[in-house]
Amino acid sequence: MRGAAGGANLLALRSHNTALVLDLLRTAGGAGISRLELAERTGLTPQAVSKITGRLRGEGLAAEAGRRASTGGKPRTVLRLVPGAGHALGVHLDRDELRAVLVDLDGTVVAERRAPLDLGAGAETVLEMVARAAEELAAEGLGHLVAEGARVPGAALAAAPTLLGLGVALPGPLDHVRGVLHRITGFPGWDGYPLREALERRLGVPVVVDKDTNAAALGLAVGGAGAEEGSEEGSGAGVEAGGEGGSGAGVEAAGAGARGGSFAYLHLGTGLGAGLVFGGGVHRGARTGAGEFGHQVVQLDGPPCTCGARGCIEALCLAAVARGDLAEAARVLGTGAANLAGLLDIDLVLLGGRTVAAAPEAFVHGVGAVLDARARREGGHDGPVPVRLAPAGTRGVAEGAAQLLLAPLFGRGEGG
Amino acid sequence: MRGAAGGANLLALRSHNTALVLDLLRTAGGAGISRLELAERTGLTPQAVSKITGRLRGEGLAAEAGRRASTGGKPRTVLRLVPGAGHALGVHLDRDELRAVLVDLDGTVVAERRAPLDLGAGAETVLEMVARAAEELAAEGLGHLVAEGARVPGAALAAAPTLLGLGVALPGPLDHVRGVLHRITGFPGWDGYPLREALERRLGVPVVVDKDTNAAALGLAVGGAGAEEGSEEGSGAGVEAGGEGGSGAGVEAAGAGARGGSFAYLHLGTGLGAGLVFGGGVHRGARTGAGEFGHQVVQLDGPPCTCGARGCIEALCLAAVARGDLAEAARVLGTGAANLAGLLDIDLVLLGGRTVAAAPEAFVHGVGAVLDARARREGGHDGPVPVRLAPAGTRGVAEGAAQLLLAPLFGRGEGG
DNA sequence: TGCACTTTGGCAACACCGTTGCGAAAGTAG
DNA sequence: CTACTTTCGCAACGGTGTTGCCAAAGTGCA
Repeated sequence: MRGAAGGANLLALRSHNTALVLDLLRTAGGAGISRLELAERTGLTPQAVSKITGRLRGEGLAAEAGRRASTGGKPRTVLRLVPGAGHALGVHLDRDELRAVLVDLDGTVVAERRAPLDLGAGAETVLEMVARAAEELAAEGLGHLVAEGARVPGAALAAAPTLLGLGVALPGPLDHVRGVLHRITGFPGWDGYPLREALERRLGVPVVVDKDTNAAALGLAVGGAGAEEGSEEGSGAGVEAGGEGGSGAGVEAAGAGARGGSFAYLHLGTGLGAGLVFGGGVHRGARTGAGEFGHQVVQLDGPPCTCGARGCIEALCLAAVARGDLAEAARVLGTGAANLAGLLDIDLVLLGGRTVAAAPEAFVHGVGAVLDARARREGGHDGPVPVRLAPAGTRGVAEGAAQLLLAPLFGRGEGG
Repeated sequence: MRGAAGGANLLALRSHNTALVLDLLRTAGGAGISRLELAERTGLTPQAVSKITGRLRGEGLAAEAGRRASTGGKPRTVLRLVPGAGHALGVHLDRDELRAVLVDLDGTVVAERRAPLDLGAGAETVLEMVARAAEELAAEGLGHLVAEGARVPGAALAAAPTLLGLGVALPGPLDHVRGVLHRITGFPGWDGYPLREALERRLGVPVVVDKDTNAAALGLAVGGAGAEEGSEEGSGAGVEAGGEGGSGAGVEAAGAGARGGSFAYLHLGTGLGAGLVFGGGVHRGARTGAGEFGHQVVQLDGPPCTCGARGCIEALCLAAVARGDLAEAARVLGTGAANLAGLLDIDLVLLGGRTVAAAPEAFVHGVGAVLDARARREGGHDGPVPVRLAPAGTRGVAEGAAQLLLAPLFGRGEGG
C-alpha cells in the first residue's frame, strides 16, 4: 500500500482492498469463497465486498461458481478466481539446468520446459536460451489467446494479452530492485550483468530478477507452505519433527501460507542459502541482499570456507555430508536454524534442496532435535519451532519465480 | 494501516496519512516544515496536506511557526508540531535501578526520576514503585494541566488530559501483545506476571510492555539514530568505524532514523540482547520474542553457557570481558553482528549497554573490523555495514519505553 | 512608485471510496 | 401457502483526496 513516498490516496485504497480480496479468492482455490466470508476475513462491509467483486467480475478476474448449502435462508453464492485471466512465466537458472514454467493466476503450471544449462557459456548465450524457452512456453500455453495476425516470431510474448511478465531466479547475490547481478560463484563472466534490462529489451514484457532462495520462499508463501494437503509432488512431504513437545504450535504454523505467516526456507544443495518470509512477504533487506545464511559463522576459528572465513555453516555442513555424516550435517544446520529462529521468532522452518531431498528424514529430524532442545532450555512457554520438508518439488523455484510477477496482484509485494 | 483483518476503509486512510504528516512534523523538529515539503515527501497533493494540517491545527497538534525566505513568490509558511499536545511516561526496570521519564510529543524529556531497585522484592512492591514514580512525574510535569478539583491522590494520571499512557521496558522474554512476562533470569517470582493488566488497573491509563532492547531500538529509530547532532549525552558518540572502505555507505546510513531505515541495536550489559528495526518499526516476530541474540551459537561444542547450550555469544563475550580481553570480546560480538547483518541486510549496527560504554572504542572498532573483513570477502559491491555507538545515554531505554506510546501516533507501530 | 510575475495556499466543485438504509431474491420451516 | 431467515444489490450519504480557480504575498524590473 505504501509507495516510495508513503502517502495513500483513494486509488491506493482501492488497490489495497482489491488485492486483499483477490488474495483470499486465490487462497480459497477451487473451493471458492462467498461474499460474506470475504467480508468477515477482510473486515470490510458486505456491500463493499460486493462492489469490489462486481468490479473483478466485470474485468473477468472473478466469476460466480455455484452456491453453498443454505443455512436457513438464501444460500451464499460462491466466488472463484478465473485462473486463465492472467499468466506469468518463471525461469530457474540453476548451475547445470534451466527450468521454465508458465503458470496461471492460481499458480497452476500450464506448461513446462527443461534444458541442460552451462552458466559459463556466457550471458548472451544464456539470455537467448531463456528468451527461447519463454517464447516456446508462451506459444504452447497462450497461443490460442493471441490474435492470428500477431503471430510473428519474436513478438509472441508482448502479444499475449494475459501475460504479466517473466520472473527469473538464480543463485548468488544480486540487486533485486535494479535487476543487476552481483556475481555467481564460479562464473565471473556474470559480474555486474544487468539481466533484467537485457531480458526486458529482448522480450518486451516486464521482468523481475531474484535469488533462487527468495523465489522458492515466495512460492512457498503463496502456495500455503505447511498447509493440509501436502500431496503435491515430493514423496516425503509428510515428514515432520518438533511438534511433540509443543502446545498446539504445529497447528498454528499450519497456516504459514496465509497472511501474517512467517517462516525461513533453508536451501541446502551445492550451497546453502535462506529465504525469509515475514507477514506473507519476502524480506529482502536494505540492499536486497538478505538471506545470506550459508556463511554464518557457527564455529569461531573453525575450518576454512571457500569464502575466506572460518567455521561457516555451509563449509561445516557440506563437509559432513561429504564424509557421510548426515547427523552432524543436520546438527550444524539445526544450530544455524535455531540461531535464526531465536533472532527472528518465526513460525516455521522449511528445508529444501537436493542434499536435503536425498535424505529428508535425517535432516528434518536432526534440525528438529536442535530446535526442540533450544525450546526446552527456554522453559517452553511456546512450543519448539516446527521443522518441515518444503513441499514444493524440483520445479518449485521456477514456480516461485513466476510468483514474483503474480504476488503484487495479491498485495504480497515487499514484506506483506 | 492494516488491522487484524487487513481491509482498509476511509478512516484508516485518514489515520495513515495523518500519521505520516505527524511523523514528518516530528522529524523536522524545531526547524519545522512547509506544506509543500510535506506534499513532496508524502506524495500527497498540496491541497490534501492543507486539509490534514488544518485538522491538526484545529486539534492543537500542529501550529504555524514563521515563514521561509521567499524564492520569488509568496514565502512558505512553516508548520511545527506542538510538543505539549501530548505526553507519555516511560519506565525502565533494570536489574538494580528504576528510571522513569516523562516526554512530550517531540520526545523531549520533561521530567525524570531515578531510584535503586530490587527486582527480587516481588511484583507487588515493584509495581507500587512504578506507579509512585509515574504519579510523581505526572504531577511534576503535567500538574498545571490538571483541573484543580481533580487533584486527588491516586487519580493524577487519568486526570492529565494530554497523557497517552505508560510504557515499561524490562529485561527478559515477554509477550508484548498481551503484556505478560515470561520470566526474568534470576528472579523466578516474575514468571508469568501480567504486568500490563496490573499496571493499567492501578493507574487507569494505557500501558505497553516491551523488552528493554526493543524499547532502546525504538527510541533510536524515532530519535534518528546516526543523525548529525550526536551531542546528546554520551561522551563517545563520535566514535565510528567501518566507513573507510565503503562507497558512501556511511552517508546512506546516517538517515537510519527516517522511515525505511533498518538497523540492529546490540546491547551488551549484564547480558546480551538485540533490538531489530526494519522500515522504521521494531521487528518483534510471530510471538513477539525476536531479538534473542545472546544465545546464538557461534562456537559448536564451545564452553557451556548458563542457558544450558554451548558456545553462545553471550557466554564467550562476557568471559572475554571478565578476563580483560576486550579485543576478543569485540571479535565475538562482531562475528554475531556479521551473521546478523548478512542474514538481514541491515543498514547499520548500533552498540550500547554498560559494558560497551566502558570501552566504546574497543568495541566499535573491533566489531567494525569483523564487518569490514566480511564485506571485503564478498567483493565489496556495497561497502561494509557501519558500526556506531548508540547515541542515547543512560536514560535511552526509558525514553524508548515512552516511545512505545508515541510511536503509533506517527505510524510506527509494528514494522513501520 | 507602480506593474508584471512567481509562488503559496484556501475555497468550491468534483469523482470516487466504503457505509448505511432498505427492499428484492431465494431459500427453509411449519 | 405463509412466515421467517439470509443473501445481496440499488440508492442515498458522509468523507476522502483531487482539480480548477482565485486571493494573498512576496520579488524583480521599469
